[in-house]
Amino acid sequence: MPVPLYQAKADFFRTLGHPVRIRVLELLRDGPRPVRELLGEIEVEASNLSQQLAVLRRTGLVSAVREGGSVVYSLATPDIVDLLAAARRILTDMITGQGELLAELQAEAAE
Amino acid sequence: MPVPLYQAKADFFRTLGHPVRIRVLELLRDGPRPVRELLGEIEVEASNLSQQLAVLRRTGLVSAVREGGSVVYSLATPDIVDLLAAARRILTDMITGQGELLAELQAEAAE
DNA sequence: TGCTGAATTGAAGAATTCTTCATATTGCTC
DNA sequence: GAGCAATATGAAGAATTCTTCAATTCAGCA
Repeated sequence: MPVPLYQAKADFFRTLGHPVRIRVLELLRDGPRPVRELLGEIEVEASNLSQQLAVLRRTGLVSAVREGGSVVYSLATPDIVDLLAAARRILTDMITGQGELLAELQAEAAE
Repeated sequence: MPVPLYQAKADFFRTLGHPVRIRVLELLRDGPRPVRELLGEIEVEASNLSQQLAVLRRTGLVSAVREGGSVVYSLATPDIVDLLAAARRILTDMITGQGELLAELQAEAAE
């Protein structure tokens, strides 16, 4: 398999590796939104949000259209929802696993 | 929604944001493998591979057991396969989209 | 015990990514 | 056109992550 493919996949995941960008994608799951609205829900400076939106745009995960005085963002493909769901599943498993581990440790300590 | 949750998700994706780590996960999709074998398939130094395996271990994406003289790695949860599949789907869409765009641009240039 | 192969760890400099601030662009509205 | 609100961009220092090299651990075996 070609090396650049792994690089592309890694780059892709890396663009998801930022809390603001994740938050944006999750908000856009419910439909398109203007920047102003995103800004209202994410506690971050406007210029910082713009930077993160630019990253998402460059990667092609979102698209933006100007509507009057504002810019409306939306998910480039609904497949992103599946990806986020898969990630949530894994995280849930992992946290559950840790919970069990914790329970075991506590039981052990109580002996 | 709690902020640390987004941080956790971002951290999670960030651990996937490295070509060697992606490669390892894809190799482990087919079943457990000793480090020596991974090393045979990925063109990288042993110590570098170890570093990346350590990252995957810390995040809980893989688990390792010692078997005699070697250490065998495996996926912590099969859900990871779904995640990689979802990512592949999105990447395919994106590349297809670019292909179409390229085709359009070429048609335009030929006018 | 001492050696060897397999894998990991620690640490330092290089490279990349983040955050922030200042400045620029764009389209309203007067 | 001037002023204003919304968004984007550029650039610099701070913070994080990568790569590499040397040193270490650990099991198995002579």
